[in-house]
Amino acid sequence: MDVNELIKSKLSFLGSSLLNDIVAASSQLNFEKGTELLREGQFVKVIPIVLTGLIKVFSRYEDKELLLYYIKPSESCVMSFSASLKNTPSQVFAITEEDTTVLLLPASKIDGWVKKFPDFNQLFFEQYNVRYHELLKTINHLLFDKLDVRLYHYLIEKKDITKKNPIKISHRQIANELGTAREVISRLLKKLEGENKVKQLSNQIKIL
Amino acid sequence: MDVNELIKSKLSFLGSSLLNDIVAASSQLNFEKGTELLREGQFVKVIPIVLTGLIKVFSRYEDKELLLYYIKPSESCVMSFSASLKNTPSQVFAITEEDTTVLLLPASKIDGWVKKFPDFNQLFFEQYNVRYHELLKTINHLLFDKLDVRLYHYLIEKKDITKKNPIKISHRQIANELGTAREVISRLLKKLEGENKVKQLSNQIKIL
DNA sequence: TGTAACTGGTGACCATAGTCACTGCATAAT
DNA sequence: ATTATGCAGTGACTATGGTCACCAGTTACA
Repeated sequence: MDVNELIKSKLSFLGSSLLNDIVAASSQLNFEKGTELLREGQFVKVIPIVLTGLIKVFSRYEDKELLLYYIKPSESCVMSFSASLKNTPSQVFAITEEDTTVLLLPASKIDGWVKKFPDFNQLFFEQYNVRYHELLKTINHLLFDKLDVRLYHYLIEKKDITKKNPIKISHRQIANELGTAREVISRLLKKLEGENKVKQLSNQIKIL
Repeated sequence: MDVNELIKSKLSFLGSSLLNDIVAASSQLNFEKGTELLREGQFVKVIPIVLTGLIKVFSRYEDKELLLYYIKPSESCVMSFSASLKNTPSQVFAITEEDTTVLLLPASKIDGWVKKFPDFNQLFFEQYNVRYHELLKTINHLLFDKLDVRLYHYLIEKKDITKKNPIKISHRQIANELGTAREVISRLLKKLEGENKVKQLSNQIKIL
């Protein structure tokens, strides 16, 4: 598909007049799977909107990580709003989980667009809202759930978001994204297998 | 102080033209300390801005709670944005931590004000931003810190936010706000006392 | 073909924190 | 004055999950 077509189909909710402005002023970028897009402490001067692919956003402290959420096509990254609005450094990390195409809106233009197209704000509010709720959900899981439940939810979310059922992922990576240790994941996957909730194939995990 | 004076002094950053509109359309309400303002699942049709006092926002599951953040004077509650924007129910609880005066903006007027005064948006973005970062901070504490560290940070924040140093609070309430059990807090406070970080008086805790 | 690197599995051990049962103490209610 | 209620302190126990050490199978590659 032509890039502009892609943009317009993914972002049609913005209205064609604004879309034309955006397409004219913005650039598209492709990133391979596994590209680090954002480091903690980095400053951001663009606002990205994902066109295709998937971006993973996570927190990190020393060598412990925690998956915060995914940015899916036609979504954006609120960290970049806050970072570009207030010019404060990012507090999270972002990495492409699949090959990903991103539309980059120059932060400097946003103000004008918002004034010209007040509905453009809706996009940002919605994104903040989505992320705020995801963080709330994460907090509740962290606080109220045991690891086996968190692991199970994690796997189901992974299945839903990648649309693949036998999921190809190593115990080590799961451990990283849940902020725990590999051995613990091995143990708990055995437990879930015993409860007939998942089945482990070679290097793959099937959710039942 | 006259109420309108109070509003204008607390919200001067909004500009006098918008402020006059707001004062004309909004109502003020006083709540006693300990009033429950928002239940999980409740719908919200107003956007509150705190004028004086303090509101505590927390998450709850069964009988376990977790303090999420405080809403201080001239701040607002993003849950109410999202709830009134999308008309979705609240996912958190709110309670007044002190006697509190709140300015209630009717959600129905917001759209018009935003169009008329685009800078009004800044307020909302900033609030989202503040809360987003507080949630991130909470997540990091939950995941990366042991309870004694969380407790100590909690006490320091409490001190800063209430401006009182011997803090008057029961072990039980601390336990609730940190999502743990009273006995654990008793134990850890002893530990912090041993480390000369706090001192327990009768029903009060002094941060050293 | 042999070695290195990565994968998962497991038993032992430990630290953190959640639970239970009970104590003593102060304050409030009757 | 007596009782009830709420608060804090403590020892014993448990469960969850993090750590360590080590094994074995697979894949990559040199």
